[in-house]
Amino acid sequence: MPELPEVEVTRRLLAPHVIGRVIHSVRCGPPSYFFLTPPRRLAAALGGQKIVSLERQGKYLLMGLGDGQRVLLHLGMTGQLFMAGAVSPRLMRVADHAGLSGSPPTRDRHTHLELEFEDGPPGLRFRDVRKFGKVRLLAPGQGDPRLDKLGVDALQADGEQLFSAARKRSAPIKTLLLDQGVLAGVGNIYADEALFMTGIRPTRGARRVSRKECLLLAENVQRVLTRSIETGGSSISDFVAPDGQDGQFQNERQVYAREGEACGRCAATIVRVVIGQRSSHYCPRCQR
DNA sequence: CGTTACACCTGAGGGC
DNA sequence: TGCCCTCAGGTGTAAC
Repeated sequence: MPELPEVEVTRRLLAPHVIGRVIHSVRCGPPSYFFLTPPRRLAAALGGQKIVSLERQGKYLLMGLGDGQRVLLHLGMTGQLFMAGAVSPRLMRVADHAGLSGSPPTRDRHTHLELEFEDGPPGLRFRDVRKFGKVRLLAPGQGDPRLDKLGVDALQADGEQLFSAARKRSAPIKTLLLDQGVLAGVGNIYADEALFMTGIRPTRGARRVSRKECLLLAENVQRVLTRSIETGGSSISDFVAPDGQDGQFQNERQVYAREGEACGRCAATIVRVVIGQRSSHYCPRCQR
């Protein structure tokens, strides 16, 4: 579900609600694919800690704790981080399922992490239906191979650097954009949208993209991500911002999940192809 | 090293 | 209604 804009919107909305607060109690779901650090160890380490920072690297969030430990978080495809009790029609549905409204509360099997604070509600919740999300505790000074592999943050996409990466690749340009080691934060929606804005067909081999096009592409990656952050991200199926508001960027999509619809620029029919096992959408007339 | 297929997990929606 | 299929915003790993 979440790409860089959704993660950044989550970070910005969450930060004022959690930074400076002290964790009073922790409830974790059972051990699963989701927990890189075993839940019992995680719960023990978080209790009594103050949250001092919340940063983003690509699609990862890093929560800094008072004693120098950090919590690495990834939302995967269906992860939702939010303050308990946030209100919106959409979140009410989540809350109903999650047992966060009404009484007595029924435990939601998809909420894997619940933090309560010493100064009272609202607590922080991490819900993730598919469990592709991740949580890992990092000791003070400890790094993580996932973070080490990340390329430049996509909000700082650099055209020259993109071009030099593209020269070495025979894979489609779309695959290059999705490579987190090249540009950290771009996912399926924004790769398609940036390629549309630049007039490049996602299937084109990366090494057939000119320097000039790479410069433009990097600019458009920044532009589309920035615009999406401004509109609160994309809420296509289940992204809910921590304040309970839906993002609005899905209303500005030009190609993603618009197969069969008319291109907004030339009225040709948007097509869908599969690249690297991911759906890709483009306008066959505007994109070459 | 680069590329590709597949696995991980759950739910929604379409066709019959 | 039930069943079976495909699809979903991601990423780690194995094999060529």
